[in-house]
Amino acid sequence: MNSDSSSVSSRASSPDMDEMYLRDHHHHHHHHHQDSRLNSVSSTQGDLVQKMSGEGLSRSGSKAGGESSKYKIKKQLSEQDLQQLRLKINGRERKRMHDLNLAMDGLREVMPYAHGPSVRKLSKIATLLLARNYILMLTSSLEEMKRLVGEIYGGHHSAFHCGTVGHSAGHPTHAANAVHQVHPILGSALSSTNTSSPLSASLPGIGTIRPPHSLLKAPSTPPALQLGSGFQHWAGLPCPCTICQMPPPPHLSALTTANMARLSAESKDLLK
DNA sequence: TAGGCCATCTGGTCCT
DNA sequence: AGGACCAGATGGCCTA
Repeated sequence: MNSDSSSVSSRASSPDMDEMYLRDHHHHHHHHHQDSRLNSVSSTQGDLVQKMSGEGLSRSGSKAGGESSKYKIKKQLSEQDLQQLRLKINGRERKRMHDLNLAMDGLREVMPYAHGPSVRKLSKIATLLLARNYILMLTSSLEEMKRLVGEIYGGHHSAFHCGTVGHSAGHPTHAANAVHQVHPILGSALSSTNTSSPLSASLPGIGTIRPPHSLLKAPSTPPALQLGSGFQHWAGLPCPCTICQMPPPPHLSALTTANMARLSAESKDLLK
């Protein structure tokens, strides 16, 4: 279904390609498409000038003295200038999309998903859906852990502080780190079978579309989920840090294991 | 071959 | 004015 990472990366343009575009647009691999686009640009350059002014028609007709100097300047742009401008805009948009894709890659990297050359890359939509469900499941697990810990220790607070290892206060990834380091519930959930894992069940397509997913089998725990040296964060005591003490968002406070079924169903629908 | 996914171009809109 | 963001259109690549 999806291009593998090699084909994707081979298709993705590099900064060098940006320069290439600006130097000579005829080298574009979508040359047919590109040519037609350029033709349309050159055939409507007068329109482009007016459109880019945002009010071409009204401007030319509203001024008693004729065209404004601003409009004159734009109208005097040569075809080459316009084409240069178009290429510049295109290059920016390309760079923007590349940055977006880099961020998407970064998200893929931190997902509990089997990485490697033999594993097909998650599609963008699958990445986002998986990430969403992953976050929801982590949140749910975290709440469950806190609840259990609260039950066990009955509100007794300990001198333990979660800031000892792998925890910097205020760090945006704090919650995820904490769970990654120790979460037994999450660990069991992630290593459970396909049908029993809310997260894997939420993305039924992955197992069929792509090679076995790390979430869909009972493999060695993904590196990000292995118990680390920060176990003391969840040594069985309530974390006194502000983040852990912060009440969950209203829509997540009712997020129970039972509700995960609903989330899974939603993801199923989205992936159809 | 159809469908999914993707990269790119493009014009519009909003923001600084 | 220029840049960022967005959505639609288009066409290529890949897989079932």
